[in-house]
Amino acid sequence: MEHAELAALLFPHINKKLADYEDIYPPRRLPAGAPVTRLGPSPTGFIHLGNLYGALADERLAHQSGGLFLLRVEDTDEKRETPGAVEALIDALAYFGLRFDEGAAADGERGNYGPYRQSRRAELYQTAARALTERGLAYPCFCSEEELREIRAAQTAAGANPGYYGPWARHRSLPPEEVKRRLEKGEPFVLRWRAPAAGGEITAPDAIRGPLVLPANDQDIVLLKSNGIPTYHFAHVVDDHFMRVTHVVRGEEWLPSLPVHTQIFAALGWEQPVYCHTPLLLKMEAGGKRKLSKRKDPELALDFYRREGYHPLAVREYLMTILNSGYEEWRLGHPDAPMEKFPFDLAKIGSSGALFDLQKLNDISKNVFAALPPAETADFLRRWAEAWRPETAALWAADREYLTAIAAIGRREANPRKDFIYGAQIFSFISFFFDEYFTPEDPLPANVSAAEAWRLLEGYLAVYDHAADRESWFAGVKRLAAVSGYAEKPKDYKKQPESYKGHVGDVSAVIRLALSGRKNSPDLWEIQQVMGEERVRRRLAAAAQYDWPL
RNA sequence: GGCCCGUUGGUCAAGCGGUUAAGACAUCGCCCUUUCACGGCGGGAACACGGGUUCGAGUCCCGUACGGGUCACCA
Repeated sequence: MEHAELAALLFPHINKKLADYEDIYPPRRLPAGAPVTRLGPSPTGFIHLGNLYGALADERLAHQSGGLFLLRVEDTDEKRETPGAVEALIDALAYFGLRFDEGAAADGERGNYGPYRQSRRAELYQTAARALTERGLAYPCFCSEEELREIRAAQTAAGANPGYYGPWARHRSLPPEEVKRRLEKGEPFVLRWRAPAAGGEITAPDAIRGPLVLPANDQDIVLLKSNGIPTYHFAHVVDDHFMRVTHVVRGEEWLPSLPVHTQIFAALGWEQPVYCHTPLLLKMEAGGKRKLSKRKDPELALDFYRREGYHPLAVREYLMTILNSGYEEWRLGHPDAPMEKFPFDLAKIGSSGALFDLQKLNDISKNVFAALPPAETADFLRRWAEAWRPETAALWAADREYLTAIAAIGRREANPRKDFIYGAQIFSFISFFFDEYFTPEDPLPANVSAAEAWRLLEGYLAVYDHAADRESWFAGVKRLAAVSGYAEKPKDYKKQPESYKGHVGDVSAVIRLALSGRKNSPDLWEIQQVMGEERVRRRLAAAAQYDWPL
């Protein structure tokens, strides 16, 4: 048998049969209809927001129905791999709350369908490759890069489609003797798929887009690279079969190669998984046009959200709103329910690309922090600072109670403040609470001179009662305003501006400036309570020396 | 260029042949108010275009335009 001979020549070291692997990786014992999904990132050191987007769908799909979610590292391209990328990948996915049941992990691997790094599954792929070769469905190709370029040039000149196919596939029918000769010379080769002649179409079900009808593939795509490691196409088919994956969630950039995958699945007699081709995440470009996502956009890297200090929940929540229409409405009706309670539905994934909207993320982020218990917010901020603002970490970590109290300001009532968005923003928002970062930033009101400000503060200091409740404290401020020539109510001032120097708002503005350095801040009384009497008095007194900003 | 996917307000989106075409974010105005924030009320703002099918089309079909993807020993 000619093909068998060739297969033996190409893969002399392979002695398992493909059928053996059916026993090694038996069908999973899961409840009927329980999905098995997988995330297959390649460790390039760059983790795309889209990775998380798809992973969220995988995760929900599996865990919502008693299925299983696994992590498979697709490291078949050693050129693109960067050191430590696998660890960084696992770490980042964990940070954003992805729970894998099986696969690559920080401490090795978990599960019986491994190894979970494609670089360690060479024997399996080659066994499958040998099986295809034995049946004449794959053949070695010795074309060099140079030759491939020639073919391409000729195709361009002839107005033909580029690629290795049909009559352009030079090594498709190399005489056996020549194959043998080249092999003996040690010539490197890739293993190519022997595609059927052009024509016809394939159909594949897609859980997001409905049935797809695409032209059948006629390209002799590469199955195994010259180093014996498979290309994505081949690894996908072999792995998703033997890992018993039922649903493949991937970006729509894979749509054009679906016919290739369908052919190989069919040739091996394996059942195809259900495909879920998600829309691409897009990005707004300067001219108001749409533009594809690129490495140029910082917000595309998952790292960006970590570095800026977005809460992982906020990022997941946001991605969920663009992943499944109806999520936002559901959230409105269930403000406190965990995301896992939402009935995730593949059919509710839109098929058009979504522009990433940072403002929307920010809004969601505010709500997440508004709902988070202050102690958790404080801990989150501390951890963030340790990782990304080490120079400030000690300060934040020094007094957990203080940070918690700061995080609680305005957040105990029914309508909590929503002004915490992400770590970096929160840091500058609350920095004035710490003496090390306090500095007068804003000028006095236009109608208040520095001397007048000090007179007011002196008066305030004299009557300040730290134990007073909010009501009586503010009554005191009003009294101070009145005796200093300011209207107790802004409305009075508006009615007869000539009778007053200003109104109570000006007086509180001066106090606010002395305490926070800013003209805007959360509630003054709360700030004072959190800062403590000593710090309050110290700041008020220090204001005598201020060189107020103009 | 070939093949493929897509197209409802500025953005995300409901909508499945008959709706005053939801909702959210953003934006603008008003109210609340010692600042900010929160909250409340209200406004502006959309079915890419052209042909069909139909009593009737955002919804179905065909073209066109536009946007995107893909044509590697990358995934």
